[in-house]
Amino acid sequence: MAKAKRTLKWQRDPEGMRLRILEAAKQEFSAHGLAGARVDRIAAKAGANKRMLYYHVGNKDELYLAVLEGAYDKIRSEERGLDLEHLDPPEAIRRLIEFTWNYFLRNPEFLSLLQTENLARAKHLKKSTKVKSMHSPFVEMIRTVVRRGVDSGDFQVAVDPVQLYISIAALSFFYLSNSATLSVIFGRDLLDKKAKDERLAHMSGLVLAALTGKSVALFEIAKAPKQRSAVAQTV
Amino acid sequence: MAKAKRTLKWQRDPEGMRLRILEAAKQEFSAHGLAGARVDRIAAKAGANKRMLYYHVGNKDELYLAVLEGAYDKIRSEERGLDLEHLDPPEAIRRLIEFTWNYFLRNPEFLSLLQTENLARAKHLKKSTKVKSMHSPFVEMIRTVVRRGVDSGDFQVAVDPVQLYISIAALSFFYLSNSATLSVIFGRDLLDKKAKDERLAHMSGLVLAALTGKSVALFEIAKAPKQRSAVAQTV
DNA sequence: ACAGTATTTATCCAACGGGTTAATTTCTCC
DNA sequence: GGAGAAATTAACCCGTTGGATAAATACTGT
Repeated sequence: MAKAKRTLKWQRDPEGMRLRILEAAKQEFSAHGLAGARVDRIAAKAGANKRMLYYHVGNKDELYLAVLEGAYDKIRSEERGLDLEHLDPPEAIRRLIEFTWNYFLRNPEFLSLLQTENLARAKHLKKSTKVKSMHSPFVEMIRTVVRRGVDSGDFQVAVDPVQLYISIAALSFFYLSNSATLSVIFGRDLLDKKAKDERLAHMSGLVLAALTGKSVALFEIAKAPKQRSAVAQTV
Repeated sequence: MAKAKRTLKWQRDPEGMRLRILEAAKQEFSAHGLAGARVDRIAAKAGANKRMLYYHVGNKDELYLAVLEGAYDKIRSEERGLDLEHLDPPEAIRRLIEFTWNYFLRNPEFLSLLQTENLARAKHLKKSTKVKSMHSPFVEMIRTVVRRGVDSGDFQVAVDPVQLYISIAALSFFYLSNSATLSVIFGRDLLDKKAKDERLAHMSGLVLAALTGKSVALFEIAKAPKQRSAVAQTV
């Protein structure tokens, strides 16, 4: 009886609540964009009352920015966890490509959030001093790796690290963020296991071939039977 | 007087009206996304009454799909206008990259519309038999060019034309569609003249170096002074 | 045990937004 | 020149949505 009374109507858990709200908001914003997101749905998904969103985080825009900052914080954190500087240059680049690819695969909401924010021309991101100060360690990593690669003769040419960083991100990002329309256009599922494996091989092959001047193993799958096979295996 | 009476309140112009509606809708959807777009604003921008949208095109979703189909129709049409098959292989690829880059630059709404549609997981595009039947001539063009390049020895390796098509699109698309957030992150304007020139040079260099095995002129800008210059010119 | 504060619930509402209804005006063709 | 069809306008409808208010409940320190 006294115990029954102890089974209270609700418990307090401010930190937990805040986290559940942000997680729910991340789902909602990535699934529906900023304008399409519904505050009520976020509350429901978080198992919270709508008032809680405003109490713990803020209005819709502040909620969105908090989610965005959290997303950048997470990827930067994982990036820092990698140590690629000391690998031999081609291997470092390969690992970088694989990390980028796999991170995007594991975190599709990150892609959606970036798309949404870019549709808004980074209006919100510009206001975030927090994100502006979160530099990716990869640019400096690429800079030193490329320099080493050129010096050792592994790489045939130097390249602007920012350009290379963007290109590596682009090859994965576009394929995944636009897989829905591309799958319709090409009439084949770009996200099935085989397609994904081929994509990773293609990207690694492309970038490493450009840097080293030698076509890389994975890139050559298509090479063997010269007339058709890989060349014709498409569409 | 009789003339004054002839200055009517409005004229009829069904085709013109339809075009103005679609143009206004394209602006609105690309600027605000599907959920963010406002039917009233489209009407205002088209200089029309809201009822006209429903009369000439349909409801918001149908309006959106019509815009999307128009966008695909336009790019396919321009693509067909190109004749790259007969150029020597490296030149054909270079022209393809330049066309893609310039088309995206000239038609930023196309990028926004694709982003929006992908956020919706191509829900609307899947319903469009029209778009599904609009195949890009570029895939076949790439297929034959790559084959010729391999045979002639210009290219060191065959490659899946769909993968290459996606990669070429990706390098331009991501840079432009994400330029807002990237510009904030890197603290520099990725859309100024110099940055755009460098980007095009980088993309051409990357892809052609990968295919030919030789670092291409434009890609080598960075090469000359081996220690710093291009490598350090960044960020 | 109780006062004060932090957290949560239960309602409410004014503005907005997509869509509709019905009346009005212009055009066409006989 | 007028009847019928096509195009356009004006006004309204009504569910949704972000946000606000106020009351209730749980926790904390004393």
